Amino acid sequence: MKRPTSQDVALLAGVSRAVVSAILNRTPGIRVSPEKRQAVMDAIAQLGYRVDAQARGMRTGRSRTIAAYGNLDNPMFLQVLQGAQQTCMQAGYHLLLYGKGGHPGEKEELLALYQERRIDGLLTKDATGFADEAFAAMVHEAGLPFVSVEGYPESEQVQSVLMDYGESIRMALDYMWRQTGLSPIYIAAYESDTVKWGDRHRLEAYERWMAEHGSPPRIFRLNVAEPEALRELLAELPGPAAVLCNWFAASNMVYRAAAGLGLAVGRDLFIMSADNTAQANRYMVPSLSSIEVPYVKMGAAAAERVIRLAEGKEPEDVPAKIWIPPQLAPGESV
Amino acid sequence: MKRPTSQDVALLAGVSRAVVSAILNRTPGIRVSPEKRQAVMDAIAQLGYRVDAQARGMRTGRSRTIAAYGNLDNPMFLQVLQGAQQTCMQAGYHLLLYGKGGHPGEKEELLALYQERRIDGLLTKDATGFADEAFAAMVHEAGLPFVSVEGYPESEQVQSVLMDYGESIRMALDYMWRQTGLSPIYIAAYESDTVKWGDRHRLEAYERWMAEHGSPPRIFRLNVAEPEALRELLAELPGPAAVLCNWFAASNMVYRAAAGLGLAVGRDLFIMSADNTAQANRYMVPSLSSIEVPYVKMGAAAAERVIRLAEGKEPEDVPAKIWIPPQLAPGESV
DNA sequence: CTGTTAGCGCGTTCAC
DNA sequence: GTGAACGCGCTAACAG
Repeated sequence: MKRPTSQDVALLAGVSRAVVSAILNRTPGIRVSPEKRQAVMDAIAQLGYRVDAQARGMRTGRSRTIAAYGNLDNPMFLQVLQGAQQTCMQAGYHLLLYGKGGHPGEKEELLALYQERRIDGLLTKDATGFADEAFAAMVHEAGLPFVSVEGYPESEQVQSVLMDYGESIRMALDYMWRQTGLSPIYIAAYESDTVKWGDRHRLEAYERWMAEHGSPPRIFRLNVAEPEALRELLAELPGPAAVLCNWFAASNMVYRAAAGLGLAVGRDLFIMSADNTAQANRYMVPSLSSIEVPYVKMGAAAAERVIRLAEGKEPEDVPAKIWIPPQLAPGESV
Repeated sequence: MKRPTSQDVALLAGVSRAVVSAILNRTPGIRVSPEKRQAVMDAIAQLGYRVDAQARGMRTGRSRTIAAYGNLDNPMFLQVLQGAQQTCMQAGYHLLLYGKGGHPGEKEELLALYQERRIDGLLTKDATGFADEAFAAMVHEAGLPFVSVEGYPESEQVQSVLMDYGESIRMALDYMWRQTGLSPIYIAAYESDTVKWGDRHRLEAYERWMAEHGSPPRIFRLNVAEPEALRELLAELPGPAAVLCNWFAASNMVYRAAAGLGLAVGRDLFIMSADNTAQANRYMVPSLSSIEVPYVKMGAAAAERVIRLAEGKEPEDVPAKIWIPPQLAPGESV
């Protein structure tokens, strides 16, 4: 038993293939009598007919497929994928998955997909503040619709979906203030020496908030490779104290140092993280309060934008940046 | 500037399209002179030609694409995807992603993809021990190559990639014994009342190990909704004690209970988890020793099998089950 | 042995 | 509402 084609449907319904196509695609400007339309629908149901996406794609030059590229080691990427996949399905698109593997020319190969698989758009999950203008230019040049999640925050040429990191810090500080009445110190963990986009905004927001509340800012830069420094810092703090960490890794180090010093988190020491990148906040003992980056929503927003771009439905004057607000995730640590 | 086609390549190289195709596909039985071959390769490079996957797929009836289906809320699925994506790329295949969304007929729609997008195979990440024979039968009936990760452990009709849960328990017990000289009690956390395949094997392995070591088994069933019970249990244990948990959730509850009782994990109480499903073991304070399920490898193995099946390269007599060994992941809790 | 010609696969689109 | 051309690569049959 062969796979049914539109020809089979047409024969069974007593019409031409063109009509089948027109009905399935709601081709504007076609007029089909209700009887014929019904006959076609019946034939489709009876035969279990499905259009061959490859044949359709060959004719139209599009594939109803978008590519997602990101780091498959990073659990955040999964959330982005979740949001993207949902919106894609709803729009009748399919998601092709590509993982960062560490090859140099890897990302450029995504462009080849544009030719080879006729992908209709590209969505990347980049590191916060990441920007590769050369790549973006190539993509633009090729005419491939492209949206980055968390990348290119300062490039107006590239579409991206971002979260307001400054706002996340204000939200965290307001929450800690309400809960404890303390002005938190700020611990910023870094893996490298350069201060990236997100951290710059977080730091500025912290400084501004402290200024507005008449407290002197207390900022502590923490090298993730040197956890001992933290022990000294915490030992000198007058308790009870409150600390806000820029990143889960810092919070985790604070938990360890607190354990070593016999400080009880949530009582002697209040901790909050400005993120939940390891997806482990709720498993910490006690659970870690934080601000969450709503990656599922960001993935959904990015996919939606990519699809609109692919379909040419996006007006020219829409802003290049889509901002998604941060979310408070209370735990037991504050 | 139009996208180059094989026609363009053929013209530039002074040959027919058939030759271009033969060279690209190493068609067996077709011999091309080195000069022509080189001319074609040059033309391809010069034009930046790429075959149109949709046109090729339409002709061959295949798409060099496989579908991955699983729960996008589950970080383990990401690891499976990572392994699958890598092997797919290496074999020249592409991965289409589908997330479990909760719709009833959802999985059956994957079969429609077989018709619509001509996918060459299907890979699912199922819950441990899961089996849906009706679905498997439909897939088999349709002739779609199918491999499950962690599902269908007892169905010889379905291909699956599994880990030996009994072995993971033995590995954990041996390790704890070496490190502490203690015979651990066993805490099994459950969300529902039925004991699933994996947990049955774990339990049996625990009982056998204890018998072999001449210790009476001490098994504690823990309802995840009633953490108080744990507190009583731990309070009565003669310290130092060792506990082996079937699942991360149980370990996490033990950490909490221990904190409440003032017991120091890693000193008064040794804990080990038979899994790392939340990917949070290393963030626990102290870090949680565990046995890991090598999901990346399992995803890779599954993809490899699917591709071999799709290409008809799999001999008939290969066993339906692929077993991947568990891995010890030492931490600070034992 | 090397290479060509012609037809096919299947849905879309445009002139009639 | 129809007929016929078209998109692009593959492959069987065939020719030099």
